[in-house]
This record gives sequence, C-alpha cells and structure tokens, in this order.
Amino acid sequence: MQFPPVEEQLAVIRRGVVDLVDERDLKQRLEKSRETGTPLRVKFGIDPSSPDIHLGHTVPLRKLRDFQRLGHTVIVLWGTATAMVGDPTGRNKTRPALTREQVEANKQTYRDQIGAVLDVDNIEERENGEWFLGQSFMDCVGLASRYTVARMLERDDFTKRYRGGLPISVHEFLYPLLQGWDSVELRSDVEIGGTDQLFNLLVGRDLQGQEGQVPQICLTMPLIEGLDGTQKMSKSLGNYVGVAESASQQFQKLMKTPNELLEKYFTLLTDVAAERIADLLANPLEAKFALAAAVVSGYHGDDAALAARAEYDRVHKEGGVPDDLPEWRPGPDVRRTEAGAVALPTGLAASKLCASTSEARRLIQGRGVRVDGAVVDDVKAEFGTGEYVVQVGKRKAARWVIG
RNA sequence: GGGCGAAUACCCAAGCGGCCAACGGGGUCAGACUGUAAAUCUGAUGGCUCAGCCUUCGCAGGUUCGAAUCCUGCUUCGCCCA
Repeated sequence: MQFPPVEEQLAVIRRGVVDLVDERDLKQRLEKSRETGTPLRVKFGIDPSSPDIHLGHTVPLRKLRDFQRLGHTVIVLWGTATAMVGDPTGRNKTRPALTREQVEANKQTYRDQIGAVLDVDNIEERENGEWFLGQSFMDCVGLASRYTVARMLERDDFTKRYRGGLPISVHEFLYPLLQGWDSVELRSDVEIGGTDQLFNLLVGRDLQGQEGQVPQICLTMPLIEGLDGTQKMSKSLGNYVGVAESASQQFQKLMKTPNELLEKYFTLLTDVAAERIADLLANPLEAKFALAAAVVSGYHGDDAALAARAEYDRVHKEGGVPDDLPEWRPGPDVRRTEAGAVALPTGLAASKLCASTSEARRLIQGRGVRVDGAVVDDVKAEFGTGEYVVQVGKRKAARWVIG
C-alpha cells in the first residue's frame, strides 16, 4: 500500500473539520502508517433507525470517503444494539424500539444510499450486536463502573439538561459507554462523527486507553443547517435535500440555499477547491448555480445536472412547465358536472395538486392556479374533454387528460 | 404513597356557558417585489356537492334550549411533598 505524503493527507483531512483530537497525534499515526504500509482504521457508527439520508448525513460520510481515497480502511459500524437504546443526543424524543427486521431493512436502504458517497464494496462492515447482544446485565454493570457521574455530566447536553432541571434517564449514560466500547472492539485509530458526538468519541478514547490500546483520534464534522438557514438539516423539519431525490428536485432545493450558507455547503458538500469557492462567492447567484450543479452531478452525473439546470431556468425564469409533467386522468370516482366536465377544485384535489378541494378553492381565489398558462380565479371553472396543463404555484403542475 | 396543575387545530398559545371552526405568534402555502435566496408587503391556513352544510378543542358519559367552556369517571403529562 502506497500512501500520499503525510502533509498532503493532512491537508485533505483538515478540510471542514471542527474538532481534531489531536492533530499531532494524527500526524504521527499517519507517518507510522506510511512507513509500515498499514492503513488506519477509521470508524463511523450508524444507527439504522431512520431510513433516508440527506445531505447533512453526507458531511461525515464525505470525510470517510476522503480517508478511503487516501488508502485507509473505513469501518462502518451498524449500531444494531445501540439502536435499541436510542441516542440521547439532542432532543430527548423517545425512539420507538425497532424490530430486528426493521433494522435489517433500514441497513439495506442505508447501504444503498451511502454508496452514493462511499465505495461501499471497499468498507469493513460490523455490527455492535456482535459483542453486545450476548452480554449479561453484569457485563453492563461492569461497563458502567468505568465512568463517574461527574465525568458523564461533562457532556454538554447532559450539563444543560441537568442544570435546567430536565430529566436525564439513567440509561442515557450507557449510550456513550456502548459507543466507546465499540471503539475498543474495533481497535479503531480514528472515529468520525458530528460535533454533537464529540463527547461520545472521547469516551471511546478513554476506554481504549483503559484497555491498553492506543486511544483513537476523534474528528468531528459540523452539523449543517437546512435550507431554512437556521435549524439543523433534518427530514422532520422539511429543510433537507435527500440523497435519493431526483436531479431536478435536488437542484431546485439547492437553489433555495440561503446566501449565508453557501460557503459552508461548498466546503462540506462538494469538492470545489477553497480558492475557487472564494471566487464564486463574489456572485451569490452564480455561486448557487455552481453549488447545485456540483452537488447534483455528484449524485446523478454531469448530464443530469445540466438538464436540471436547464429545467430550472425554464420553470423559474420563463414561467414554463417542468419536464416530467405527471399525467392525470380522472378516475370513475371523480365527480362530474351535469355536462360531464370536471370542476376545477374537484380536479385539483383528485389529482393531488392540492390537499383538499377547500385548499384548491382558496388557491384559486388567491390567483395561484393557472391552466394552460393563464390564471384562473373562478372556483366554478370546469373542464370538459381535452388536455390541459394545470399549474399550482411555481412548483406543482400536471397534464390533465379528460376524456 | 400523598398533594396540586395541565391536556385546544402542524407547533406554541388565547378562550372559561351562547357573538367559536375558535384571538395571537411561529411554521406552511399562494400572490407582489428581487435575474437566486434573504428581507419586505398582501392574502390564506378543519372538511364538503361552499353565500349553505358537516365534523373538531385528551377519552367516555352527564347537566343545559345551548358546552372548548359546568359536573363525573378514565387516560396521559408536568410540578411539589414523602
């Protein structure tokens, strides 16, 4: 195995990183790895609890890919055991206990999706169920005895919750220990996580030390804000760009990126060089197009990115209609007028362009509905046999074929 | 184990016998404006065969001409004492 020079590797690794504990240590290890031709073992844990991944998840994944490209070994650790505990980090929502089958199914979905970033044929996959599921309660007590409450409370969100009088369940203390023990089992050299994971990563470091291993290097990546510009990107907040979404969808969404977030997105979501980013930022609009193009081509290829851009221009600048106009034909259950025509609100609801006929009426009255390019603001409008291009706002449209 | 308080639409949060499909804010959606976005302004925001009708205010009953508002039981959550 031939590794690039250490300084070169460090330059790649540093990009976008928040915490690196610590860099000197990492440097030494890279040197040793290069001398001995031994790749570093880089660990990343995934809780197979929610199935779809978005750009926020790709931030640490991209860092793993950096390591992979440098020739190191990426270990994806499926938290099959920890998924049942639930990571207490952040909001303390209770997670539903997952069944074995759900976990398996989610794992498969995840594997497909992270394949868009990582070379999944070249990773080491492990599950922490391998060592945890067979353990007894007494083993658990033993593990718990390795850490003190005071040290646990060092964790930021524990501190805050404790001071704020918010509940902290005892089992939440176990989560960092389990995650840390994974590092011992895997003999990891480096562990990557989001900034909210720093504490957990450091526990791994301690436990490895206690076990006589060389403690892992902890590297954290930023959590990125979503398209609303303030809150963490997440599916439940609806401010995300999904990895599995179509090129057009991704492109459209990325064009909604708030200006302030452009630099961050470029750094963390694309390979665009730092100097180039600085140039691009001089013109926010061009930068946004470049960002969308770079991200989309990463997941769908250059051609798809170009097509997505062309479509965006047509839809948003020229008021045209999208390429992939879904076609809708009224089924037998769709109410007709005496003349056999379809009333506009009825059709809008039936074709799913609006959530309900009431919503359809409101939009019609608010001048948000166009048929064949012309605004229709009459809720009584009806359409007989023929084809119509019906648009709701800028984003939703369908071709109605009424027979 | 004992005491107290709360449960309202996507979220927060008013309302405390009729004027309530329910104030206000957030979010969301649409429109205007901007070659993007942001900001700003306007409107909308339970459903329907829509100038009217139907179903909502934790759940189940009850009182009343009439309840989100009063009573009873239940469930859940929070706080306090032990």
